[in-house]
Amino acid sequence: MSRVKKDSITITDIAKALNLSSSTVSRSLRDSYQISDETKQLVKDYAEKNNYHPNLVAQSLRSNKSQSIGLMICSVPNNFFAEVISGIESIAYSKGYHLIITQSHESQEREAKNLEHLMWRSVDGLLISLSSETTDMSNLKKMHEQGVPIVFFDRVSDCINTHQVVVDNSGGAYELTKHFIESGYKRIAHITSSPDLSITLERKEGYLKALAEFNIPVNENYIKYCLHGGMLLDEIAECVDALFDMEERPDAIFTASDRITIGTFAILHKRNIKIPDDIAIAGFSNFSSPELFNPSLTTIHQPAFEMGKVAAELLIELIESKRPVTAFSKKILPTKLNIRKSSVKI
Amino acid sequence: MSRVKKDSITITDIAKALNLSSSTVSRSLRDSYQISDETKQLVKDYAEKNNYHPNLVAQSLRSNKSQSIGLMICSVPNNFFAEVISGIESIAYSKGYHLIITQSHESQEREAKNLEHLMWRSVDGLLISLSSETTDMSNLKKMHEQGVPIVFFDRVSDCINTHQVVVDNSGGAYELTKHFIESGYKRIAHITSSPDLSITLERKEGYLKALAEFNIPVNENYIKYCLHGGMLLDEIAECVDALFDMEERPDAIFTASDRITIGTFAILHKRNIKIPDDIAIAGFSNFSSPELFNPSLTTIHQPAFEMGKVAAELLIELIESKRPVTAFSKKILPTKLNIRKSSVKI
DNA sequence: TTTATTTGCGCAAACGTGTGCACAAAATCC
DNA sequence: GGATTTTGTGCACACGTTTGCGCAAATAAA
Repeated sequence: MSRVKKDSITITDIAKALNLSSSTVSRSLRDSYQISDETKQLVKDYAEKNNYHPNLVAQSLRSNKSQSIGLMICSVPNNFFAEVISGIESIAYSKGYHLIITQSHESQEREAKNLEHLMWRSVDGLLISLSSETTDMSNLKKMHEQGVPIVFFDRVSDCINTHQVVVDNSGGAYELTKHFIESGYKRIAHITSSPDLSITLERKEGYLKALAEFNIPVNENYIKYCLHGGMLLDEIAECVDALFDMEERPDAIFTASDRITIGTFAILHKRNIKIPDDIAIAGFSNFSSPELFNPSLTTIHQPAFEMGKVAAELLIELIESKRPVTAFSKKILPTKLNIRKSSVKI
Repeated sequence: MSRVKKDSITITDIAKALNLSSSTVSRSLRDSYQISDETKQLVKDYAEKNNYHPNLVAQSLRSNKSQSIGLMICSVPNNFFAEVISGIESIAYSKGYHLIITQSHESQEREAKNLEHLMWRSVDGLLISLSSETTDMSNLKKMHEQGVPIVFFDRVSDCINTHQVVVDNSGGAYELTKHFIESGYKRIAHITSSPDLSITLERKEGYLKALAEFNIPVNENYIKYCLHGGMLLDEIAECVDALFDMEERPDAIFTASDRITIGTFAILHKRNIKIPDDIAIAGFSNFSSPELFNPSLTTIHQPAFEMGKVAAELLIELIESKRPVTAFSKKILPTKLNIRKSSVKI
């Protein structure tokens, strides 16, 4: 594409036109106290009239700030993350930041590469939900040490002392498990993500707490891990089949993520298993219309949009803070259990 | 955030360390023929060893290229667009471009503002699916005239002579309508997006073609438009209710987009209308598991990921082309009709 | 040996902004 | 009226790269 010469106007152009120096123009536009009101007005009027807008790239080079924030998630086509993105974008937009999106695809290697790219891009800050493979945080630490503010959300880590935005994973899991038990289910299986993830630990914790509370013994074989977070349906199918091959089959499944919930439901369908007669199912999901499923699906819904907003706000606050921030917060948003037919005995 | 001094190394640093000029270092790294092999190797080794990476912002300023592409869609949390994003990101990543995402929320005003921001960011190119409100293309034209390559996808326009990537909207709609007719439905309604959109026209075209082929008279009252593309459920509910208030009620509904399909299905559910006994429903949707619905949902599936890939490839080709491109193509990807229970009489 | 060519490198300017400093003119103070 | 402060502006450089041009040394041609 032969680029047509951009007809955008620069500070130097204004300076020439008004017979001023570029420094005076620059200072006028930034409302410097050193410049007389008349000159300021003159410059501003001319700028306005000629549709001047500062060259953001030049500003970035000069200031070492890019007015952009990086986002690292495992996958965009995912009900939960898509909503998070939307929340982040709404804040970023209103505060004048742009959003650069990268996907880790649950791969530590890809995540590391993306982080490198984002650093080279000199993003002003990073929002990250860790990939399910990630155990080595050295890249992230390095980035943080070099002064890039980071805010964790969803899948967090304590390896860096910074803000975290999560939902009450343990509470949500507890509530659902309790609901299962009170509905008469005793043998409750749990299909979840990689055991290293914070969300996995917390959700399992809530699950175990409910079991303990009702004196139901824990069967470790009832807990199945999808190391790739359910990216592949086969991975989930293996878990389901393993559960059904057990001598004492579970009578309910608590699924720990959007992908896994929808995937498990789909596999049960494919295997022609009656829900909730043969087995009940419910779990974390942000699908917009779980009431449309057959049977309607009980879900733990997360405030994903809100999570994106809060995370973005915290990050931008960090970026724009004049002094080093030392006190960090862990925001815990509530989940909502929506009981439907897939988890209630008829 | 007090920014710690970045410890990244620059060309000037290398020059000083090796007692060379920065121009020699720059040329060495870019493999210029003007530099001796020994010097090149020396520089490259040093750069490699000290983990040098060019400052992309400085390169952008110098070259007037930002290695980033802008994306404008109406909404991220949408099965179709989320997949498109993923496709775009995969290509962008592999070609060294970053993706800057903006949402129009089906608003012409917001779209225009976002376009401005993207221009100021000096994105190298733009991928756009128009908002349902957009009728004024002057911003877009201006952007294009200033030399920013643009590729349309999904919701396209002929106002600019450039590449377009779409699916066979007319064909998909025709196929589904024909399926309805062959399944015994005669009074087929159509709930669709804003009448100005390309996809609306094309899908309606396919619908009308099938009706004509089977000599079914067109009832204009059976065609309902959601001016905001179904962003709000109320908008869809109005359409559904209007259809049910008619003296001669339709016996099937063909819905024209993901949002509208899921929304209509949800409203029928809420109204306790039996599908497909009372009314059949099917339409465009990229939801991952329509077989889980009650009843399973007949859909026209679009190759969204593929569409993102193709659009991104075409755009990057435009961006990187040495000479002005004058021949533009309109890629038409196939749709896939998946017949399930929601559209078949029992 | 002299002239012409090639080879390898550095100087300096440019992209568009922002800012420390100098400096002249105006205003204020003794 | 002279000394001092205030006010307003411009010069010059920096951010990190890239590139046209010039120039000396090395090589080739005459």
